[in-house]
Amino acid sequence: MSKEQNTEDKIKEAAKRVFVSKGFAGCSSREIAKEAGMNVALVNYYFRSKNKLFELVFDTVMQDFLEGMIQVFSTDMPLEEKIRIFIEREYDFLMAHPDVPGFIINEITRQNDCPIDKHGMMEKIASTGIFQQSLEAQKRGEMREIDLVSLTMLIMSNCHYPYMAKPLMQELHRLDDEAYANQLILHKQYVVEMLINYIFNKHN
Amino acid sequence: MSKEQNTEDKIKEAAKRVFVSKGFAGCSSREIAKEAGMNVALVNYYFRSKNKLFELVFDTVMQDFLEGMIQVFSTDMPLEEKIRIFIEREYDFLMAHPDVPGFIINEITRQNDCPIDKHGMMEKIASTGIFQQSLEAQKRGEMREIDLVSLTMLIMSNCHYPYMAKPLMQELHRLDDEAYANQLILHKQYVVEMLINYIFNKHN
DNA sequence: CTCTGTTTTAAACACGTGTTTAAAATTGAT
DNA sequence: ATCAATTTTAAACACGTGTTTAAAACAGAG
Repeated sequence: MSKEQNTEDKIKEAAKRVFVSKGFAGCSSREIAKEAGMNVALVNYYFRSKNKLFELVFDTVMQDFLEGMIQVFSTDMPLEEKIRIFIEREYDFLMAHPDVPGFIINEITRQNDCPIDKHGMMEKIASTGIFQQSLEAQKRGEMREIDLVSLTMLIMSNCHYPYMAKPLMQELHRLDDEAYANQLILHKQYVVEMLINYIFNKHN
Repeated sequence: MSKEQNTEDKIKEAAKRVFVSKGFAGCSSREIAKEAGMNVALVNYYFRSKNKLFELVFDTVMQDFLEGMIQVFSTDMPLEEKIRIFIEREYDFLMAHPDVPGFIINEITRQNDCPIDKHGMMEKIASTGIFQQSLEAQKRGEMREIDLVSLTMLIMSNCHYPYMAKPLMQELHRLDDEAYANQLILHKQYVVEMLINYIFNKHN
């Protein structure tokens, strides 16, 4: 937390907090300004509109979100280790940023009229060679013959959902925040075990 | 689709469509009225406010959502069969109502200040004896020793997330609606296999 | 200090929101 | 057909929204 921070960045970070936790439709420009300790007009002085500011925030959130994946996939570990580490880092990341997946999914869903992949997500991930590595592992019989879309979906489901559904799960099982945090730590291990077992045909 | 339907129900169903797809904050009373082909004042004539109407809609959506679970769990199948059927029925339900999980999770998240379980979700599920049946299976060694919170979470993650994250996944893998629908059918089988294998210690 | 460009503010704008009001249209029983 | 109750409508209300304007506060250079 650098104390010396210019107005523009202060607004941008306040906007990130508010947008990510309440969504674009769930908050107002004035709320963002108040969160940043600024005037409403100042928000539009630096960023031309609520929409412009949002797109900026969304892009940086998406960036941060992809960055972690890329980093892990770019190493030269064996595939099994990569996936294990990936899941664990994803849980760590989400522990600090629990509502990022819901934010991304909701906001992509909201405007399903721009089907173009601005962020080149797949290119970035593909450029790590992770898919190629998977196909080779499958050819060598070390890995289950599962298509890569489902592979992605299996991993992301078991990482993202426990954080997205936190209030639902808490209500369902009557868990307070601390109990749920502990539950997540426990759950991570189940997820790693289950996914590794399934993807690599382990039996124990 | 009964053609003869009174105004109150027409509004309620229009509200359900709009609320579920856009969320409470993402739509206006006038939008709901227009969807129902009615005047704005009419929706407040039958339901006192947007909030009241929303709570009504939310409760019925939650009701429908729980109903399926209860039905499957209430049968006297063996546990493994119950879980298998449950997953398959969940996928079928979500095929018809893809944005229900996102709706429920988002709206529960939005108002995390009323922690009381109005719907008695857990009671209804527990009353089917599914948890008791699970514990017995664990004692007999037929089932992995996994706590029931994580068990719930594993199953729901792999059922809900693929529908919630549809636009993200479509953008990620460049799939059109038809391709994604086919992907989901395929994915369901992976999920059943993986979960059954893991929960019941199968190895193949 | 003075002057210029930048940053910040209060106020206003046009419009959309949820909600209410009062009048109109419709209905159904007498 | 008449009349009371119900249903529907158009209009208005007060307020919040995103955005803009114009003036004030500030900064740094001459």
